[in-house]
Amino acid sequence: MRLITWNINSVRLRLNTVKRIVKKFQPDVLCLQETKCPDDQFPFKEFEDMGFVSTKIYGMKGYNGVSISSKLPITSTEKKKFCRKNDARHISAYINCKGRKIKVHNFYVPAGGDEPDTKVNKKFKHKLDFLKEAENWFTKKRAKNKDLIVLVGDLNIAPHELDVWSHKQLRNIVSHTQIEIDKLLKFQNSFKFIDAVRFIHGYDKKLYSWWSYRSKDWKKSNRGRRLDHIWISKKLLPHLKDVSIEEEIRGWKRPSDHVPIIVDLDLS
DNA sequence: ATGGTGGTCCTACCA
Repeated sequence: MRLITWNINSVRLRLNTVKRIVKKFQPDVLCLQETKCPDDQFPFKEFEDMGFVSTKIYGMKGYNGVSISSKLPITSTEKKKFCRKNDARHISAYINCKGRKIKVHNFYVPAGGDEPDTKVNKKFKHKLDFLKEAENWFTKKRAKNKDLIVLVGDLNIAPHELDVWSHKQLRNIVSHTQIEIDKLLKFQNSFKFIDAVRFIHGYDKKLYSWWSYRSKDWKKSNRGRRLDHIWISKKLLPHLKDVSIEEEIRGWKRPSDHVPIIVDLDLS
């Protein structure tokens, strides 16, 4: 099973790009974040034409929004609200693959604003509260849950030193502060998730999945961050075959500021 | 040096 996660930054604006990506990489499952599309305006027909028999969405007007599209049957869907908000930041689905049921969680974690101080910045507080709630949710699930789980999405945190272009210069910048990193790793550990990207590629090289729009030449300056993640439950580890970050897509025409990440799982 | 750019949707908000 091949799964792609991508912060598309508007599904309607980048329909042709997503078609190109699906054609090139042939994913079985596609998880999108920041679809920025109300549910009644989602381009279902175009996703069907790409070969996805099922597309489940949780969208809203203007911001946020997540979706899971699959060429394999989806049996059930859940949309969880965090922090008592209806802000379309999570959707999950069971996907049937070769007689196995895979649970896919797709997250769009709040970005958190600019000031890394919960007292003056309520967006930063929201981000930390969101992570805490996610941690608690998976802690409760851990004891009894036997699912094969893939958790993906734009988690808006670059947890390791080589997940940013300069650890020293970004340690007080939202997305790489110690308090966020601690919260993210606690969330990850709540279900003993494995960071599939680092498992495959190791911890000793810089890896980015996002480059700001606000630079003249993203490639030349290469000031990226690894904000997008693929985590797998321990039971899936024997099935993990490969992970790739498709950097070159940042250089395509009218790009998202994030690039797709691909994971290959052998479920035969 | 406190910008810069790019989304949605109409004026400001979000990243």
